[in-house]
Amino acid sequence: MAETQPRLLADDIGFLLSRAGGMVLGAVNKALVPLGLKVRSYSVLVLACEDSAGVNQRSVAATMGLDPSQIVGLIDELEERGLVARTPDPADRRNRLIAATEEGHRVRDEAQELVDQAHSAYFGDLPAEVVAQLRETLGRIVFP
Amino acid sequence: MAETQPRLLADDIGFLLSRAGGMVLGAVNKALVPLGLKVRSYSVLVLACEDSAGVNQRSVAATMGLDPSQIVGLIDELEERGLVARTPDPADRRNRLIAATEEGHRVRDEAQELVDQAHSAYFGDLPAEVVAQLRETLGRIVFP
DNA sequence: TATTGTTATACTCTATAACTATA
DNA sequence: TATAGTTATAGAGTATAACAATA
Repeated sequence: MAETQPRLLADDIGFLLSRAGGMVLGAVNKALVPLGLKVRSYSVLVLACEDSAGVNQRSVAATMGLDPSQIVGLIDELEERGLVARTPDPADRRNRLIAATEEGHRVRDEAQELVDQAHSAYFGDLPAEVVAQLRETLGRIVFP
Repeated sequence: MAETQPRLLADDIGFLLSRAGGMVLGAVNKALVPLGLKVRSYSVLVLACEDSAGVNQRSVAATMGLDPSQIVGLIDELEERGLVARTPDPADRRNRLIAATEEGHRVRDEAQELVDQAHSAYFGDLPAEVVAQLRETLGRIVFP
């Protein structure tokens, strides 16, 4: 029951997780500045690239853990830049399918390089198997 | 070089880390509502409990990754509730040492129980060694 | 001159509710 | 009536600069 005794903040796994998440988020945001993207808009772009038929905004919001209302502005911005397109879903006209344009795919590839560079500052010194284990554990937490 | 090829957002370790951090942060914030605390104020309280001589606000800010100006309000609140006290540092009167009161220690103990309960929803299903490995890896990222 | 704590302010992000169009 | 997308808005959090007191 070590967890129920007084514990240093530096040993608190929730603190460590939030702090590490915030550090990486901030670093990736900085890395994406040259492309005029942030983690949020980059994430939407990546999801739009994953399905050529397009994803609806509700599922984007769910994956990112945001309210659907927050997705609207992100897509507006990407659409104005010609990186994604909203197309009405013929099967259900309430849906609007978000798909990446060719330019969107190009920008996404560039962005991922910048993201990977930023990641390497945090994960680059860790053994590959430790990073793999970290990814797997986080995956189980985020998508149980 | 798998990291430089198109990758699903769900496999992006930075995304997973930020997302998991946000999830746990939100859950712990909710868990602390009954005590009138948030993760931020709880973290300050924990740090104030760690050193009976008191910690200065600069080091609190550094540990939490915040600007010192953001610490002021957190401590104001804890001080008004009688959970911590600001005492001038005799050795350097620019410093104000933040130490927890007896009541502060009591509240901290209660709070940690709530925090641990919230954590168990995310980490409770993982094998103990996986959690230990996660804590160690995150520690290396946060405090390199 | 440099550092600690503080205040002020502008900016971004977040949460919530309400509206429209479709089903 | 229920759902997808949208708009509006108030509140919380963030970043930055400036200031007084002390070193």
